[in-house]
Amino acid sequence: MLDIKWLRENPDAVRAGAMKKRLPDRAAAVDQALQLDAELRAMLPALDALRSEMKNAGKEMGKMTPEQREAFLGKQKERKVVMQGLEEKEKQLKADIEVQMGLIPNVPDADVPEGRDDSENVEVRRWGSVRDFGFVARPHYDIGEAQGWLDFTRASAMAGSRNYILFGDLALLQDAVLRYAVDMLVARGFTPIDPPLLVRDAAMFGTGFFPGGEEQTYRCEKDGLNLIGTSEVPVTSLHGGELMAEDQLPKKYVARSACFRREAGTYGKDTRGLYRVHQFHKVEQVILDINDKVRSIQHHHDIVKNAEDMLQAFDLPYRVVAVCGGDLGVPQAMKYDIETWMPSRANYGETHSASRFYDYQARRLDLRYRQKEGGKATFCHTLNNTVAASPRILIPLLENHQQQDGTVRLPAALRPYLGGREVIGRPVW
RNA sequence: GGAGAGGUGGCAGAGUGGCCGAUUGCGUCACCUUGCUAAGGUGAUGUACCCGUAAGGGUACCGGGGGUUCGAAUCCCCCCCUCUCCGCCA
Repeated sequence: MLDIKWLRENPDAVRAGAMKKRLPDRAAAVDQALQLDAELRAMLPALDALRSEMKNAGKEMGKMTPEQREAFLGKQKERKVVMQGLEEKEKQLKADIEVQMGLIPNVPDADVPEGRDDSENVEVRRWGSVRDFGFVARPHYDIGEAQGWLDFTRASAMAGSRNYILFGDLALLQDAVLRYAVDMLVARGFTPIDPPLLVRDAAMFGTGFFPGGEEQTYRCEKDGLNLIGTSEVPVTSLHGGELMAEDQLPKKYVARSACFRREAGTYGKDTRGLYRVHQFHKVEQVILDINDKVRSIQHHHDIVKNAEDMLQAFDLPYRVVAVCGGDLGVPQAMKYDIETWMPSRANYGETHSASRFYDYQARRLDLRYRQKEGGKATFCHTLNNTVAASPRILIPLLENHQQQDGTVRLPAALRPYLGGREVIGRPVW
Protein backbone atom coordinates (compact mmCIF):
# COMPACT_ATOMS: atom_id res chain seq x y z
CA MET A 1 0.00 0.00 0.00
CA LEU A 2 1.25 3.43 -0.89
CA ASP A 3 0.54 6.60 1.07
CA ILE A 4 -2.49 8.11 -0.64
CA LYS A 5 -1.25 11.63 0.05
CA TRP A 6 1.97 10.84 -1.72
CA LEU A 7 0.03 9.21 -4.53
CA ARG A 8 -2.02 12.39 -5.06
CA GLU A 9 1.16 14.36 -5.56
CA ASN A 10 3.03 11.77 -7.62
CA PRO A 11 0.53 9.90 -9.78
CA ASP A 12 2.85 9.92 -12.79
CA ALA A 13 5.69 8.30 -10.88
CA VAL A 14 3.34 5.58 -9.64
CA ARG A 15 1.91 4.92 -13.08
CA ALA A 16 5.41 4.84 -14.54
CA GLY A 17 6.44 2.42 -11.81
CA ALA A 18 3.59 0.06 -12.63
CA MET A 19 4.58 0.19 -16.27
CA LYS A 20 8.20 -0.52 -15.39
CA LYS A 21 6.88 -3.63 -13.66
CA ARG A 22 4.90 -4.45 -16.81
CA LEU A 23 1.62 -4.22 -14.92
CA PRO A 24 -0.58 -1.97 -17.08
CA ASP A 25 -3.78 -3.13 -15.33
CA ARG A 26 -2.36 -2.05 -12.02
CA ALA A 27 -1.38 1.31 -13.47
CA ALA A 28 -5.05 1.86 -14.24
CA ALA A 29 -5.83 1.49 -10.53
CA VAL A 30 -3.97 4.76 -9.96
CA ASP A 31 -6.60 6.77 -11.83
CA GLN A 32 -9.42 4.77 -10.29
CA ALA A 33 -8.11 5.41 -6.80
CA LEU A 34 -7.54 9.11 -7.39
CA GLN A 35 -10.98 9.63 -8.85
CA LEU A 36 -12.71 7.84 -5.97
CA ASP A 37 -10.53 9.74 -3.52
CA ALA A 38 -11.57 13.04 -5.08
CA GLU A 39 -15.22 12.04 -4.83
CA LEU A 40 -14.85 11.11 -1.21
CA ARG A 41 -13.06 14.33 -0.34
CA ALA A 42 -15.69 16.35 -2.13
CA MET A 43 -18.46 14.93 0.04
CA LEU A 44 -16.65 14.80 3.38
CA PRO A 45 -17.04 18.44 4.49
CA ALA A 46 -20.82 18.29 4.02
CA LEU A 47 -21.07 14.96 5.79
CA ASP A 48 -18.90 16.07 8.69
CA ALA A 49 -20.92 19.28 9.05
CA LEU A 50 -24.17 17.33 9.09
CA ARG A 51 -22.81 14.92 11.65
CA SER A 52 -21.70 17.82 13.79
CA GLU A 53 -25.17 19.36 13.55
CA MET A 54 -26.88 16.12 14.51
CA LYS A 55 -24.49 15.50 17.33
CA ASN A 56 -25.12 18.91 18.87
CA ALA A 57 -28.85 18.64 18.38
CA GLY A 58 -28.79 15.19 19.96
CA LYS A 59 -26.94 16.53 22.96
CA GLU A 60 -29.49 19.29 23.36
CA MET A 61 -32.26 16.75 23.28
CA GLY A 62 -30.67 14.90 26.15
CA LYS A 63 -31.32 17.94 28.34
CA MET A 64 -34.90 18.54 27.21
CA THR A 65 -38.15 17.60 28.85
CA PRO A 66 -40.10 14.86 27.05
CA GLU A 67 -42.52 17.44 25.61
CA GLN A 68 -39.76 19.62 24.17
CA ARG A 69 -38.09 16.51 22.82
CA GLU A 70 -41.14 15.51 20.79
CA ALA A 71 -40.97 18.77 18.89
CA PHE A 72 -37.35 18.18 17.89
CA LEU A 73 -37.65 14.53 16.94
CA GLY A 74 -39.10 15.18 13.51
CA LYS A 75 -36.27 17.46 12.48
CA GLN A 76 -33.66 14.99 13.72
CA LYS A 77 -35.27 12.15 11.82
CA GLU A 78 -35.13 14.18 8.64
CA ARG A 79 -31.44 14.84 9.13
CA LYS A 80 -30.92 11.19 9.81
CA VAL A 81 -32.37 10.13 6.48
CA VAL A 82 -30.06 12.52 4.64
CA MET A 83 -27.09 11.34 6.64
CA GLN A 84 -27.77 7.67 6.07
CA GLY A 85 -27.63 8.29 2.35
CA LEU A 86 -24.32 10.11 2.65
CA GLU A 87 -22.86 7.51 4.97
CA GLU A 88 -23.80 4.73 2.62
CA LYS A 89 -21.94 6.53 -0.14
CA GLU A 90 -18.96 7.24 2.09
CA LYS A 91 -18.69 3.60 3.09
CA GLN A 92 -18.86 2.46 -0.51
CA LEU A 93 -16.23 4.96 -1.62
CA LYS A 94 -13.87 4.02 1.18
CA ALA A 95 -14.21 0.33 0.36
CA ASP A 96 -13.62 0.98 -3.34
CA ILE A 97 -10.58 3.13 -2.61
CA GLU A 98 -9.19 0.39 -0.41
CA VAL A 99 -9.54 -2.13 -3.23
CA GLN A 100 -7.83 0.15 -5.76
CA MET A 101 -5.05 1.12 -3.36
CA GLY A 102 -4.47 -2.56 -2.68
CA LEU A 103 -3.92 -3.10 -6.39
CA ILE A 104 -1.40 -0.32 -6.88
CA PRO A 105 2.09 -1.80 -6.90
CA ASN A 106 5.02 -0.48 -4.96
CA VAL A 107 7.14 1.87 -7.03
CA PRO A 108 10.38 0.27 -8.23
CA ASP A 109 13.49 2.12 -7.12
CA ALA A 110 15.70 3.95 -9.55
CA ASP A 111 18.34 1.20 -9.36
CA VAL A 112 15.89 -1.40 -10.70
CA PRO A 113 16.93 -2.21 -14.27
CA GLU A 114 14.50 -1.83 -17.16
CA GLY A 115 13.39 -5.14 -18.58
CA ARG A 116 10.57 -7.43 -19.52
CA ASP A 117 11.36 -10.65 -17.66
CA ASP A 118 14.10 -12.61 -15.90
CA SER A 119 16.14 -12.79 -19.10
CA GLU A 120 16.80 -9.07 -18.68
CA ASN A 121 17.97 -9.20 -15.08
CA VAL A 122 21.36 -7.58 -14.71
CA GLU A 123 24.33 -9.41 -13.28
CA VAL A 124 25.96 -7.53 -10.43
CA ARG A 125 28.79 -9.88 -9.51
CA ARG A 126 30.00 -13.47 -9.66
CA TRP A 127 31.79 -15.62 -7.15
CA GLY A 128 33.61 -18.92 -7.61
CA SER A 129 34.61 -20.67 -10.74
CA VAL A 130 32.63 -23.26 -12.59
CA ARG A 131 34.24 -26.63 -12.07
CA ASP A 132 35.88 -28.56 -14.87
CA PHE A 133 34.84 -32.09 -13.94
CA GLY A 134 37.08 -34.13 -16.20
CA PHE A 135 34.33 -36.75 -16.38
CA VAL A 136 30.72 -36.79 -17.45
CA ALA A 137 28.93 -34.94 -14.69
CA ARG A 138 25.47 -36.23 -13.87
CA PRO A 139 22.32 -34.34 -12.95
CA HIS A 140 21.20 -34.46 -9.32
CA TYR A 141 18.23 -36.70 -10.05
CA ASP A 142 20.46 -39.37 -11.57
CA ILE A 143 22.82 -39.21 -8.63
CA GLY A 144 19.94 -39.19 -6.16
CA GLU A 145 18.10 -42.09 -7.70
CA ALA A 146 21.26 -44.16 -8.12
CA GLN A 147 22.08 -43.61 -4.46
CA GLY A 148 18.55 -44.45 -3.35
CA TRP A 149 18.17 -40.90 -1.99
CA LEU A 150 15.39 -39.76 -4.25
CA ASP A 151 12.06 -41.18 -5.38
CA PHE A 152 9.86 -39.17 -7.71
CA THR A 153 7.75 -42.09 -8.90
CA ARG A 154 6.22 -43.01 -5.58
CA ALA A 155 5.95 -39.35 -4.60
CA SER A 156 3.85 -38.59 -7.68
CA ALA A 157 1.76 -41.69 -7.12
CA MET A 158 0.76 -40.64 -3.63
CA ALA A 159 0.85 -36.85 -3.92
CA GLY A 160 0.80 -35.86 -7.60
CA SER A 161 3.37 -34.31 -9.86
CA ARG A 162 6.09 -31.98 -8.62
CA ASN A 163 6.55 -34.01 -5.48
CA TYR A 164 9.61 -35.86 -4.23
CA ILE A 165 10.76 -38.05 -1.41
CA LEU A 166 14.18 -37.73 0.18
CA PHE A 167 15.82 -40.72 1.82
CA GLY A 168 18.87 -41.45 3.87
CA ASP A 169 21.87 -39.17 3.64
CA LEU A 170 20.12 -36.75 1.32
CA ALA A 171 17.38 -36.26 3.90
CA LEU A 172 20.11 -35.70 6.46
CA LEU A 173 21.95 -33.34 4.13
CA GLN A 174 18.83 -31.24 3.71
CA ASP A 175 18.48 -30.97 7.43
CA ALA A 176 22.18 -30.12 7.75
CA VAL A 177 21.87 -27.28 5.25
CA LEU A 178 18.80 -25.83 6.92
CA ARG A 179 20.32 -26.10 10.34
CA TYR A 180 23.56 -24.53 9.16
CA ALA A 181 21.57 -21.64 7.72
CA VAL A 182 19.68 -21.07 10.97
CA ASP A 183 22.83 -21.33 13.08
CA MET A 184 24.68 -18.86 10.89
CA LEU A 185 21.94 -16.26 11.14
CA VAL A 186 21.48 -16.79 14.87
CA ALA A 187 25.22 -16.16 15.26
CA ARG A 188 24.63 -12.89 13.41
CA GLY A 189 22.00 -11.72 15.85
CA PHE A 190 18.82 -13.01 14.24
CA THR A 191 16.07 -14.46 16.42
CA PRO A 192 14.96 -17.93 15.30
CA ILE A 193 11.25 -18.47 14.68
CA ASP A 194 9.05 -21.44 13.96
CA PRO A 195 5.98 -19.70 12.49
CA PRO A 196 2.43 -20.76 11.57
CA LEU A 197 2.17 -22.36 8.14
CA LEU A 198 -1.54 -21.66 7.77
CA VAL A 199 -2.50 -17.99 7.81
CA ARG A 200 -5.54 -15.80 7.33
CA ASP A 201 -6.16 -13.72 4.25
CA ALA A 202 -5.09 -10.59 6.13
CA ALA A 203 -1.52 -11.86 6.34
CA MET A 204 -1.51 -12.73 2.64
CA PHE A 205 -2.89 -9.32 1.76
CA GLY A 206 -0.62 -7.54 4.20
CA THR A 207 2.55 -8.96 2.71
CA GLY A 208 1.28 -8.19 -0.80
CA PHE A 209 0.65 -11.73 -2.07
CA PHE A 210 -3.08 -11.04 -2.28
CA PRO A 211 -4.65 -9.83 -4.44
CA GLY A 212 -2.89 -11.50 -7.34
CA GLY A 213 -1.28 -14.54 -5.78
CA GLU A 214 -4.42 -16.55 -5.08
CA GLU A 215 -3.74 -18.98 -7.90
CA GLN A 216 -0.33 -19.84 -6.49
CA THR A 217 -1.68 -20.49 -3.02
CA TYR A 218 -3.07 -23.66 -1.49
CA ARG A 219 -6.17 -22.73 0.42
CA CYS A 220 -8.10 -24.50 3.16
CA GLU A 221 -11.47 -23.07 2.24
CA LYS A 222 -13.32 -24.65 5.14
CA ASP A 223 -11.29 -22.63 7.60
CA GLY A 224 -10.50 -19.63 5.43
CA LEU A 225 -6.77 -20.28 5.81
CA ASN A 226 -3.90 -20.30 3.34
CA LEU A 227 -0.78 -22.45 3.30
CA ILE A 228 2.21 -20.12 3.20
CA GLY A 229 4.46 -20.05 0.16
CA THR A 230 7.16 -18.46 2.30
CA SER A 231 7.59 -17.68 5.98
CA GLU A 232 7.96 -14.05 4.93
CA VAL A 233 4.17 -14.01 5.31
CA PRO A 234 3.81 -14.96 8.99
CA VAL A 235 7.09 -13.39 10.09
CA THR A 236 6.57 -9.99 8.47
CA SER A 237 3.01 -10.05 9.84
CA LEU A 238 4.25 -10.92 13.31
CA HIS A 239 4.01 -7.39 14.71
CA GLY A 240 1.12 -6.29 12.50
CA GLY A 241 -1.25 -3.93 14.30
CA GLU A 242 1.35 -3.17 16.94
CA LEU A 243 2.90 0.15 17.80
CA MET A 244 6.48 -0.65 18.68
CA ALA A 245 9.02 1.53 20.43
CA GLU A 246 11.82 2.77 18.21
CA ASP A 247 14.46 1.21 20.44
CA GLN A 248 12.89 -2.22 19.85
CA LEU A 249 14.06 -1.90 16.24
CA PRO A 250 15.52 -3.35 14.14
CA LYS A 251 13.85 -6.73 14.57
CA LYS A 252 15.84 -9.45 12.83
CA TYR A 253 14.20 -12.83 12.47
CA VAL A 254 15.26 -16.09 10.89
CA ALA A 255 12.43 -18.54 10.31
CA ARG A 256 12.58 -22.13 9.22
CA SER A 257 9.41 -23.47 7.70
CA ALA A 258 7.81 -25.68 5.12
CA CYS A 259 6.51 -23.73 2.12
CA PHE A 260 3.78 -24.62 -0.34
CA ARG A 261 3.23 -23.39 -3.88
CA ARG A 262 0.70 -24.53 -6.43
CA GLU A 263 2.97 -23.62 -9.34
CA ALA A 264 -0.12 -23.11 -11.46
CA GLY A 265 0.73 -22.10 -15.00
CA THR A 266 4.19 -23.65 -14.93
CA TYR A 267 3.21 -26.94 -16.53
CA GLY A 268 5.99 -28.22 -18.70
CA LYS A 269 8.56 -25.95 -17.05
CA ASP A 270 11.37 -27.45 -14.95
CA THR A 271 9.51 -30.74 -14.70
CA ARG A 272 12.54 -32.86 -14.00
CA GLY A 273 14.14 -33.16 -10.61
CA LEU A 274 14.03 -31.01 -7.53
CA TYR A 275 14.03 -27.55 -9.08
CA ARG A 276 10.34 -26.71 -9.04
CA VAL A 277 8.25 -28.55 -6.46
CA HIS A 278 5.01 -27.94 -4.58
CA GLN A 279 6.45 -28.30 -1.12
CA PHE A 280 9.84 -27.32 0.20
CA HIS A 281 11.67 -26.06 3.25
CA LYS A 282 13.09 -22.65 3.59
CA VAL A 283 15.15 -20.69 6.06
CA GLU A 284 14.18 -17.05 5.59
CA GLN A 285 15.62 -13.84 7.03
CA VAL A 286 13.24 -10.98 7.74
CA ILE A 287 14.12 -7.51 8.99
CA LEU A 288 11.77 -4.85 10.35
CA ASP A 289 13.31 -1.47 10.97
CA ILE A 290 12.66 2.23 11.17
CA ASN A 291 11.44 4.27 8.22
CA ASP A 292 14.85 5.15 6.81
CA LYS A 293 15.78 4.53 3.22
CA VAL A 294 19.51 4.50 3.81
CA ARG A 295 19.17 1.90 6.53
CA SER A 296 16.87 -0.21 4.36
CA ILE A 297 19.45 -0.27 1.60
CA GLN A 298 22.18 -1.16 4.07
CA HIS A 299 20.06 -4.04 5.41
CA HIS A 300 19.40 -5.16 1.87
CA HIS A 301 23.12 -5.49 1.22
CA ASP A 302 23.61 -7.24 4.55
CA ILE A 303 20.98 -9.90 3.93
CA VAL A 304 22.36 -10.58 0.47
CA LYS A 305 25.79 -10.96 2.03
CA ASN A 306 24.44 -13.42 4.60
CA ALA A 307 23.26 -15.66 1.79
CA GLU A 308 26.48 -15.21 -0.17
CA ASP A 309 28.54 -16.16 2.86
CA MET A 310 26.60 -19.41 3.12
CA LEU A 311 27.12 -20.24 -0.54
CA GLN A 312 30.82 -19.50 -0.17
CA ALA A 313 30.97 -21.77 2.85
CA PHE A 314 29.36 -24.45 0.68
CA ASP A 315 31.88 -23.72 -2.04
CA LEU A 316 29.17 -23.15 -4.65
CA PRO A 317 29.70 -20.76 -7.56
CA TYR A 318 26.98 -18.14 -7.81
CA ARG A 319 26.11 -14.79 -9.22
CA VAL A 320 24.03 -11.92 -7.91
CA VAL A 321 21.56 -10.27 -10.27
CA ALA A 322 19.54 -7.08 -9.96
CA VAL A 323 16.02 -8.08 -10.86
CA CYS A 324 14.52 -5.99 -13.66
CA GLY A 325 11.17 -4.20 -13.49
CA GLY A 326 9.20 -6.81 -15.39
CA ASP A 327 10.40 -9.61 -13.08
CA LEU A 328 9.72 -7.67 -9.88
CA GLY A 329 6.75 -8.53 -7.68
CA VAL A 330 3.91 -6.19 -6.85
CA PRO A 331 5.05 -5.19 -3.33
CA GLN A 332 8.80 -4.91 -3.92
CA ALA A 333 10.77 -1.73 -4.47
CA MET A 334 13.96 -3.55 -5.41
CA LYS A 335 15.14 -7.12 -5.50
CA TYR A 336 18.39 -9.03 -5.86
CA ASP A 337 18.33 -12.68 -6.78
CA ILE A 338 21.21 -15.01 -6.15
CA GLU A 339 21.63 -17.72 -8.73
CA THR A 340 23.78 -20.73 -8.00
CA TRP A 341 25.59 -22.72 -10.64
CA MET A 342 23.70 -25.87 -11.60
CA PRO A 343 25.69 -28.10 -13.99
CA SER A 344 22.60 -30.03 -15.16
CA ARG A 345 21.08 -26.78 -16.38
CA ALA A 346 24.44 -25.57 -17.65
CA ASN A 347 23.43 -22.31 -16.10
CA TYR A 348 22.90 -20.39 -12.91
CA GLY A 349 19.56 -21.15 -11.26
CA GLU A 350 17.72 -18.96 -8.78
CA THR A 351 18.24 -20.07 -5.20
CA HIS A 352 17.73 -16.83 -3.27
CA SER A 353 15.60 -13.76 -3.54
CA ALA A 354 16.27 -10.63 -1.48
CA SER A 355 13.61 -7.93 -1.45
CA ARG A 356 13.23 -4.52 0.06
CA PHE A 357 9.81 -2.97 0.40
CA TYR A 358 10.28 0.28 2.32
CA ASP A 359 6.90 0.84 4.04
CA TYR A 360 4.68 -0.84 1.43
CA GLN A 361 4.06 -4.01 3.45
CA ALA A 362 4.06 -2.12 6.74
CA ARG A 363 1.17 0.06 5.60
CA ARG A 364 -0.87 -2.97 4.65
CA LEU A 365 -0.01 -4.71 7.90
CA ASP A 366 -0.37 -1.64 10.13
CA LEU A 367 3.16 -2.23 11.33
CA ARG A 368 4.33 0.88 13.14
CA TYR A 369 6.71 2.26 15.74
CA ARG A 370 6.79 5.42 17.78
CA GLN A 371 9.63 7.71 16.78
CA LYS A 372 11.98 8.67 19.55
CA GLU A 373 12.26 12.20 18.17
CA GLY A 374 8.83 13.81 18.28
CA GLY A 375 6.98 10.65 19.27
CA LYS A 376 5.21 10.26 15.95
CA ALA A 377 3.72 6.87 15.00
CA THR A 378 5.46 5.82 11.79
CA PHE A 379 5.31 2.87 9.43
CA CYS A 380 8.26 0.49 9.54
CA HIS A 381 10.40 -0.67 6.67
CA THR A 382 10.55 -4.39 5.88
CA LEU A 383 13.00 -6.63 4.01
CA ASN A 384 13.56 -10.31 3.52
CA ASN A 385 15.82 -12.81 1.84
CA THR A 386 16.21 -16.53 1.54
CA VAL A 387 19.03 -18.07 3.51
CA ALA A 388 18.52 -21.58 2.20
CA ALA A 389 15.66 -23.20 0.30
CA SER A 390 15.68 -26.94 0.01
CA PRO A 391 15.51 -29.19 -1.93
CA ARG A 392 16.49 -26.64 -4.58
CA ILE A 393 19.80 -25.92 -2.89
CA LEU A 394 20.53 -29.66 -2.95
CA ILE A 395 20.82 -29.44 -6.74
CA PRO A 396 24.05 -27.42 -6.77
CA LEU A 397 25.35 -29.24 -3.71
CA LEU A 398 24.98 -32.66 -5.33
CA GLU A 399 25.94 -31.61 -8.81
CA ASN A 400 28.92 -29.38 -8.09
CA HIS A 401 30.42 -31.68 -5.47
CA GLN A 402 29.79 -35.02 -7.18
CA GLN A 403 32.68 -37.40 -7.82
CA GLN A 404 33.16 -39.71 -10.75
CA ASP A 405 31.93 -42.78 -8.83
CA GLY A 406 28.66 -41.11 -7.84
CA THR A 407 29.62 -40.21 -4.28
CA VAL A 408 29.37 -36.60 -3.12
CA ARG A 409 32.00 -34.61 -1.28
CA LEU A 410 30.65 -32.47 1.52
CA PRO A 411 31.89 -28.91 1.94
CA ALA A 412 33.76 -28.55 5.21
CA ALA A 413 31.09 -26.31 6.69
CA LEU A 414 28.49 -29.08 6.52
CA ARG A 415 30.58 -31.95 7.84
CA PRO A 416 29.95 -31.26 11.52
CA TYR A 417 26.22 -31.64 10.81
CA LEU A 418 26.76 -35.06 9.23
CA GLY A 419 28.86 -36.82 11.79
CA GLY A 420 32.12 -35.40 10.49
CA ARG A 421 31.88 -37.30 7.20
CA GLU A 422 33.66 -35.86 4.18
CA VAL A 423 31.79 -37.91 1.63
CA ILE A 424 28.26 -39.29 1.40
CA GLY A 425 27.01 -42.12 -0.80
CA ARG A 426 28.68 -45.25 -2.07
CA PRO A 427 30.39 -45.82 -5.40
CA VAL A 428 27.65 -46.52 -7.93
CA TRP A 429 29.43 -46.03 -11.24
C1' G B 1 -17.32 -29.51 19.46
C1' G B 2 -20.31 -27.94 24.38
C1' A B 3 -20.79 -24.34 28.72
C1' G B 4 -19.17 -19.83 30.91
C1' A B 5 -16.18 -15.10 31.39
C1' G B 6 -13.84 -11.39 28.79
C1' G B 7 -11.60 -8.03 24.53
C1' U B 8 -11.42 -0.09 26.21
C1' G B 9 -5.64 4.63 24.61
C1' G B 10 2.11 2.57 24.78
C1' C B 11 0.71 -0.84 29.22
C1' A B 12 -2.68 -1.88 33.38
C1' G B 13 -7.64 -0.96 34.32
C1' A B 14 -12.71 2.08 35.36
C1' G B 15 -16.90 3.06 32.71
C1' U B 16 -24.21 -0.55 31.42
C1' G B 17 -28.02 4.76 26.66
C1' G B 18 -27.04 11.72 26.32
C1' C B 19 -22.71 15.22 31.41
C1' C B 20 -17.48 9.86 27.57
C1' G B 21 -12.67 10.35 22.95
C1' A B 22 -13.46 8.17 27.52
C1' U B 23 -11.92 8.25 35.46
C1' U B 24 -7.43 6.52 37.47
C1' G B 25 -2.60 4.27 37.80
C1' C B 26 2.01 3.10 35.25
C1' G B 27 5.10 4.62 31.31
C1' U B 28 6.86 8.73 28.25
C1' C B 29 7.99 14.09 27.51
C1' A B 30 8.60 19.24 29.39
C1' C B 31 9.39 22.43 33.31
C1' C B 32 10.18 23.18 38.58
C1' U B 33 12.01 21.76 43.33
C1' U B 34 15.79 19.47 46.10
C1' G B 35 20.62 16.48 51.32
C1' C B 36 13.64 12.11 52.61
C1' U B 37 17.42 12.02 46.26
C1' A B 38 16.84 4.69 42.35
C1' A B 39 12.82 11.11 45.76
C1' G B 40 8.93 15.15 45.22
C1' G B 41 5.75 18.81 42.47
C1' U B 42 3.19 20.95 38.09
C1' G B 43 1.72 20.32 33.25
C1' A B 44 1.46 17.66 28.69
C1' U B 45 0.83 12.97 26.33
C1' G B 46 -4.07 8.12 21.27
C1' U B 47 -4.73 7.23 15.86
C1' A B 48 -6.69 8.54 11.18
C1' C B 49 -9.20 11.83 8.09
C1' C B 50 -11.51 16.70 6.37
C1' C B 51 -11.37 22.30 6.11
C1' G B 52 -7.53 26.17 6.85
C1' U B 53 -1.10 29.51 4.65
C1' A B 54 -1.47 29.31 9.88
C1' A B 55 -3.66 29.86 14.52
C1' G B 56 -7.49 26.88 14.81
C1' G B 57 -12.08 24.26 13.75
C1' G B 58 -14.63 19.65 12.56
C1' U B 59 -15.47 14.21 11.95
C1' A B 60 -14.56 9.07 12.78
C1' C B 61 -12.52 5.28 15.81
C1' C B 62 -13.64 1.65 22.83
C1' G B 63 -11.65 -6.48 18.83
C1' G B 64 -14.22 -6.64 13.40
C1' G B 65 -18.95 -6.25 10.81
C1' G B 66 -24.19 -5.33 10.92
C1' G B 67 -28.69 -3.62 13.69
C1' U B 68 -32.01 -0.80 17.37
C1' U B 69 -32.26 4.62 18.76
C1' C B 70 -33.01 11.56 17.77
C1' G B 71 -28.49 9.71 20.46
C1' A B 72 -24.40 3.49 21.56
C1' A B 73 -17.93 1.93 24.62
C1' U B 74 -22.76 0.93 27.02
C1' C B 75 -28.67 -2.66 24.15
C1' C B 76 -29.37 -6.76 20.05
C1' C B 77 -27.24 -10.18 16.05
C1' C B 78 -22.99 -12.44 13.39
C1' C B 79 -17.69 -13.18 13.24
C1' C B 80 -12.61 -13.15 15.27
C1' C B 81 -9.46 -13.54 19.48
C1' U B 82 -8.17 -14.59 24.83
C1' C B 83 -9.15 -17.16 29.48
C1' U B 84 -11.75 -21.21 32.62
C1' C B 85 -14.30 -25.97 32.73
C1' C B 86 -15.98 -30.36 29.83
C1' G B 87 -15.15 -33.35 25.40
C1' C B 88 -11.58 -34.92 21.71
C1' C B 89 -6.49 -35.35 20.59
C1' A B 90 -0.20 -35.54 18.46
